Amino acid sequence: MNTTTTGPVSAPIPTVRRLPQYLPVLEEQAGAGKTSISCTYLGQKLSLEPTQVRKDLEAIGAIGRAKVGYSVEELIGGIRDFLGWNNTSEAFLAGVGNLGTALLGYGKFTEQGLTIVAAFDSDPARVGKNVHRRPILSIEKLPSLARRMHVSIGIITVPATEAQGVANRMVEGGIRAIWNFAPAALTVADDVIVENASFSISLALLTRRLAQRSRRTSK
Amino acid sequence: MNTTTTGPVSAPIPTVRRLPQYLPVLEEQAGAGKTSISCTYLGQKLSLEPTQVRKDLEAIGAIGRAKVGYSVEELIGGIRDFLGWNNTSEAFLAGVGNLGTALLGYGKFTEQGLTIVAAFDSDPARVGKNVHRRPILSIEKLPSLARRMHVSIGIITVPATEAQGVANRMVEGGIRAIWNFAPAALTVADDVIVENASFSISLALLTRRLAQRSRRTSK
DNA sequence: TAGATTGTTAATCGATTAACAATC
DNA sequence: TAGATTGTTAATCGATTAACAATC
Repeated sequence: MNTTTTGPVSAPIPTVRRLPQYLPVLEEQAGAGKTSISCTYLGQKLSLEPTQVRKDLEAIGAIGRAKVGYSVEELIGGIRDFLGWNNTSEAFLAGVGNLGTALLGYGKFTEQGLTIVAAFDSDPARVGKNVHRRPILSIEKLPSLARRMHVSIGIITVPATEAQGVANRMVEGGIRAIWNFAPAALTVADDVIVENASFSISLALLTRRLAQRSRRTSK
Repeated sequence: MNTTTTGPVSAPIPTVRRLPQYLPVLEEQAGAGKTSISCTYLGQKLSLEPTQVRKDLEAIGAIGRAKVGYSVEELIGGIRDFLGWNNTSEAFLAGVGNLGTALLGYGKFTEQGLTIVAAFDSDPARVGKNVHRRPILSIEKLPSLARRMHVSIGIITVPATEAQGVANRMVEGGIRAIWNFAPAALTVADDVIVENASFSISLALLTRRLAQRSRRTSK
């Protein structure tokens, strides 16, 4: 049985955004002993149309059974495969402030294919210490060590003013994907992936909706 | 001069997502003494088409001058107004773990219209202490205090298993918008805004792109 | 002036939703 | 069986991109 099919090469970005959100619902159902689940139910939980859920599941190559639904376990495995969460990638984190420390202590990343193997900082007072069982090294050492260890992901949690410099060092070290938590527009080579995860993006969506509503209701 | 125009009531969600990302570029330009900026330049910085930038700026009601561009200061003000960042909203944070502590220590929220006034936790060992100059109170007190203080935003940084219970308490306290960092699909009343900011969404976008590329290159 | 840039309309592209037959 | 649900095609909707006149 071929469980390592390539699957569809591309999926809509909104689909990729929704896929991880199905997982908690699926895991809850699995925990409750349920073996199958319908698009109607999943849609209800995430406030989505059943048809949209079906399209999303089609994108990961899932196959359901009429009247029954989809296998909960197959969906969990299928989504995780699709997102690459069943293969571990090693990451370096730069910037051991509040947020960097929180990410180093976040327990879920191992289930999501991400292992932060070392942290880096420019502050000599921090270098040499350990945070959540990972060593803090000098930022200077990042490029050579990244290259030697074939680290593929760089996480940026430094202040915005230092983000570009850190990104440069990461690219210099052969890092192919940057998870950028700094509110800064990074300039990198075309073949380097940058995913901006700054709080401001998410907060903007929240405050905008709030501002819009209070404007309506105050009329 | 009327500077408090209502502006367009609705904008595409992708636009709202991009708007906060223009700000660091604009602030950098302002810091360098530049008074005007073009869509071409902004687009280059964020890897967007100039036309798309123009559409985004049109959404906030910005007006530029041919050959010159847009006023940097006006754009900064316009974006912040549009996002509601010029009016402060008070927030309660529930869950003083690694992430909750990091958010309490995050300095940028004040510039983004967000003030976290108190933190809540269910762990008696934490209750009574202060974190980043905010008191940690018992989660039991959240509903009544939220109602009394007219707090409009709730930030959830508890484990996924407790997220729904905390959301219920927030809604009970009259909170109208929830910024949810827990990987959990919350069920709330229709008129409550939920913005999911769990790391998994952003990480999925990163790892998916990485998995897709390594699949291509390994062919 | 020439040409860079805005503002705006139209065309294209892509995602969501609707419709409906197949099926378990 | 009846009806809930999938799978799939078509229709709709909305966002992006292209085109181009206006203009400073």
